[in-house]
Amino acid sequence: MTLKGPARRRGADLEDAILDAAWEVLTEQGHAGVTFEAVAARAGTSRPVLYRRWAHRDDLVLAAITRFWRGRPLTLPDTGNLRDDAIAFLRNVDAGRSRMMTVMSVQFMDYFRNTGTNFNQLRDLVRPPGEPTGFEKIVARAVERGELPDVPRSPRVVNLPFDLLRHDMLMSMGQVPSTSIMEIVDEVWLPLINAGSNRLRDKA
Amino acid sequence: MTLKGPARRRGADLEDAILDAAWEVLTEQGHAGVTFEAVAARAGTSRPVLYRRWAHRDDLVLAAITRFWRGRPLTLPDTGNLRDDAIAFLRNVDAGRSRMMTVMSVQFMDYFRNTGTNFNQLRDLVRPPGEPTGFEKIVARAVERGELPDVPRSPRVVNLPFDLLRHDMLMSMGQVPSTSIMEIVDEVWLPLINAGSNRLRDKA
DNA sequence: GGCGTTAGATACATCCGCGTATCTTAAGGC
DNA sequence: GCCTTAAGATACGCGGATGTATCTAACGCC
Repeated sequence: MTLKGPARRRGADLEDAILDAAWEVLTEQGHAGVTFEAVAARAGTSRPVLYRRWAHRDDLVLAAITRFWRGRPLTLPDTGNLRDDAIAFLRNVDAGRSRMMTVMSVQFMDYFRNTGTNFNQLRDLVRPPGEPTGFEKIVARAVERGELPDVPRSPRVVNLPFDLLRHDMLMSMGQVPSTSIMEIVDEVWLPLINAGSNRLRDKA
Repeated sequence: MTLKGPARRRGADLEDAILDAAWEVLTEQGHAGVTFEAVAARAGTSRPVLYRRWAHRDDLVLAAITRFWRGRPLTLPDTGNLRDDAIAFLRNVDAGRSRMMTVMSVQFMDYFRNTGTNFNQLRDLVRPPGEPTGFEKIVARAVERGELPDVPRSPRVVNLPFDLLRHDMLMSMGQVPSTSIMEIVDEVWLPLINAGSNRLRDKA
């Protein structure tokens, strides 16, 4: 009568399955929905199995976020021109991080309130300060190609597309339409970065 | 023996007191903390009084948000020139809304998820759609003064400073330094809006 | 000043998640 | 193939919130 063919999971297999379940619940139900009860049910296991690994609910949530984050590094395609580099990178960010952004803002609220820190500081923790950002690399490549003049640029201007995309993701609680990405690049960033170049060229 | 001096509240008085209590609980405990139980206790009344007014918890939350929002209209000073208009308005927004923005962004994610809405939709609910935004008014005034040419402009470009300020408020979980407001206006918005004007003037 | 309205105080059954304890049974190393 | 380990299924009491049902007493209007 053992038709069930149990195939009982153990160790890392089980843990990954639980964290995947937790991530699903987190994105579908929100932070409040991530109960030991719900995650255990979704993972097809029972609460004591979770309690043996994570003492508090937020430990479980943090583990799920970390696993997801590590599993999806952002890629920065090299298309050969500035505009396509920017659009492709923004699309990658949008596809890979939009759910994450909304989730993170929920998850870290208590952490922020308790420690007095904020998103900026958390981001600086995760990303070592020496490393250039995606758009800093994109601009550097454009300068190397001769597509942009080699002049100093304000970090705010260079990273503007990323900030605007992040803003739109937060405001819409999810992925951003492709038209918004185009607007950001074509209506805002390229005119701005070309205006800066022109102004400096005019001086020369 | 009626030493309590009850002064029992009714109607709008009571309702305002409840909504104030709900707002306090919302900012202190987050969306999950806004239970009928907690709000009734904070307002010094009892749950049935709340149930007589709002059937669902999110109705109560929305009412509290709306009340707070309406109670603090943004003022738009008229300084006589574009740059100072922009900076003064951003400072007003920063001072009047930064607390609310952080609360909304983070505390309300669960609300958004529950109601299937997002920040954009909530803003449209609270703000009547026909009315021009602050920066639309600022630009219109600059056009009237002859400071900017009367050309069509992308809403994204016009409202860019507001979006960037909102983004910075969200990322810093609070008020934004004055230098950031200057950057937004001087490094991003004015060059961009002048570049657009110049480009169109060049054609003429 | 009487009366309809409604605030405020219970009481209640119910549901849900928590955290722990206990027991079985499958998995996997030796 | 034995034996340690841990998965998985209960079960239990607890606490907190829900939604409703009464009942009283204060308010305010005519």
